[in-house]
Amino acid sequence: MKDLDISAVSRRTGIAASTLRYYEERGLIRSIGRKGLKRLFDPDVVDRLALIALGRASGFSLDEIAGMLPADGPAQIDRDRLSHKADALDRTIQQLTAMRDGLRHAVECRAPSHMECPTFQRLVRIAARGAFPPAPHGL
Amino acid sequence: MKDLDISAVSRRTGIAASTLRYYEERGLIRSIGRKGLKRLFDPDVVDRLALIALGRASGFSLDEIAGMLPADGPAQIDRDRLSHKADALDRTIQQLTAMRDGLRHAVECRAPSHMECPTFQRLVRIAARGAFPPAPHGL
DNA sequence: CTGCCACTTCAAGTCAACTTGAGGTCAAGC
DNA sequence: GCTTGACCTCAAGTTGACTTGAAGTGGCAG
Repeated sequence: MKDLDISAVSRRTGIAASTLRYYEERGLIRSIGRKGLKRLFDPDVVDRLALIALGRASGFSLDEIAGMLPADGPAQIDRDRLSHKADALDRTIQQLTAMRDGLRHAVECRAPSHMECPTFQRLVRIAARGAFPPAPHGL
Repeated sequence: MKDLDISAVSRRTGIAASTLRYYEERGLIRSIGRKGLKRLFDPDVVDRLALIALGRASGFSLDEIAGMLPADGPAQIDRDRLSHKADALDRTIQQLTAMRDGLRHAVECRAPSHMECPTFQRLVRIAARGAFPPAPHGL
């Protein structure tokens, strides 16, 4: 396969060119050369970017990802770190599940005010425990 | 119960005084008066803050929370919005669960490189699908 | 050969949710 | 009466992950 220019990588991954440049600057990916000014990427970079996406989606920061992805070649990912992150993810999932159930209950519940419903109170307590500092989590 | 000053609220909720001032400025809570310069809060503010924590933990922005918590009195929360957020939360949970399972598998798996393992590849595909734009999620 | 336009660099801007710092006020204890 | 220290205001700084803008370059279609 031929080397890819930045827009080809962008098209294949859906990642903006500016982001790819930023990732290169941060040491997450590297370009394999230039044609004039233009970066050329090895097609493997697409896999690497998928891995990076995986890391981001699992809650790693770019720095952490840079730390665990070796400079080159297929990823030799630190299993300990992975394991810890899986545990952390598990706790997040527990929290969010409680939250979701609570929200669903709040939708159903016909107590005059949510605060008077025991289930809702339980939910609020869960939130209050886990939630300082708070936890954004998009998707 | 007597009114609370800002440090009393801070102690009861674990929320920094600066954050409480910020929340007031943003219209999320209000102080019920002053003693000299010092804000006084109705003890109810503690419940309200728990509710705010719940909202944050469920992924609402402060603006959204301000929008759904009426200015005063017990929360009359929009059930539609709650329902949508529960759905969104559900999708997040699906993603994170897949992610967690994948991470755990990566820990176990003895394929020479993660990228050669079909399970890991599946995981990467899941991440790549859901992960643009990415999804930070602490806890 | 020429012009276009995708690419380049570098600095600065954005966003959310706070935190920090400087400088000021005031109730209470000594 | 004076100091102390918790509180106040307002502006600016922080963090992470990018995006945007201005100004420049160079490969390639015509």
